[in-house]
Amino acid sequence: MNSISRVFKALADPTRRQILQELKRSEMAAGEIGARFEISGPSISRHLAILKSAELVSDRRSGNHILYRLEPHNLANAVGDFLSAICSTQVMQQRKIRSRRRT
Amino acid sequence: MNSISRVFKALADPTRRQILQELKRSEMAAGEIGARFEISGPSISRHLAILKSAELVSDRRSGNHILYRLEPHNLANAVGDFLSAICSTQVMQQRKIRSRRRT
DNA sequence: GACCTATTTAGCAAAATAGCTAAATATATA
DNA sequence: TATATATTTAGCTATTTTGCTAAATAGGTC
Repeated sequence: MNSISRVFKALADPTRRQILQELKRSEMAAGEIGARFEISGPSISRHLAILKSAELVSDRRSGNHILYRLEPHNLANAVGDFLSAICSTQVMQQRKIRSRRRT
Repeated sequence: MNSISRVFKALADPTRRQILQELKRSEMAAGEIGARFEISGPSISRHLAILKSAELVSDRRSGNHILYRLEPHNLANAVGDFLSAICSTQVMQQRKIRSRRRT
């Protein structure tokens, strides 16, 4: 499976999208992430593995824990590239303008 | 299923992402789209229905044909909103700058 | 080394997805 | 109205995905 497919497959699951949200603020241990969801530890572990294989998160061991960190550039690049490949520059410009107005 | 879930589920399939690519240039009849893929007409029809329910395409009848059209604003808004919700403004800005340089 | 905690891997069941063919529907035309 | 074309719907099968529990692995501590 190629890179873009891995990214969009990873983003297709709502639990995984929410994991990315949780990681937005700071890196977190697998168990800490799991504690925020109803589903079992092993299930969270597999979601994390899928996000990692899509390179949307990275991990590092810290003592007894494994810390997961969001990789926002990879997310922004993969999704952003797809978006600009399909939506015309015009549409992308309009979006930027609208979101500036919103702010 | 909510709107954002429908969008990301729709984008998870490579055939559907390619259909969006094909529709980038102009609207096309279902059969014309199907002709560009190896898979059967009914399968293409279901992919189109999924894209439509995610509001990434719209359709209209024209005589004997049903023409499908890309809805780039909906795509850009759904995916763009998600991206800005997760990636910091910094990252988004860097992306814009990089893609300007590339151009 | 023995034990405790954190996490992943293995193996299984249920649900969702994507493909197919055949049949149904809708429009156009003779 | 009968027929032809375009597309969708129905019904089926194979594969993938997601969840679970139990077992394995890795590191920290007594």
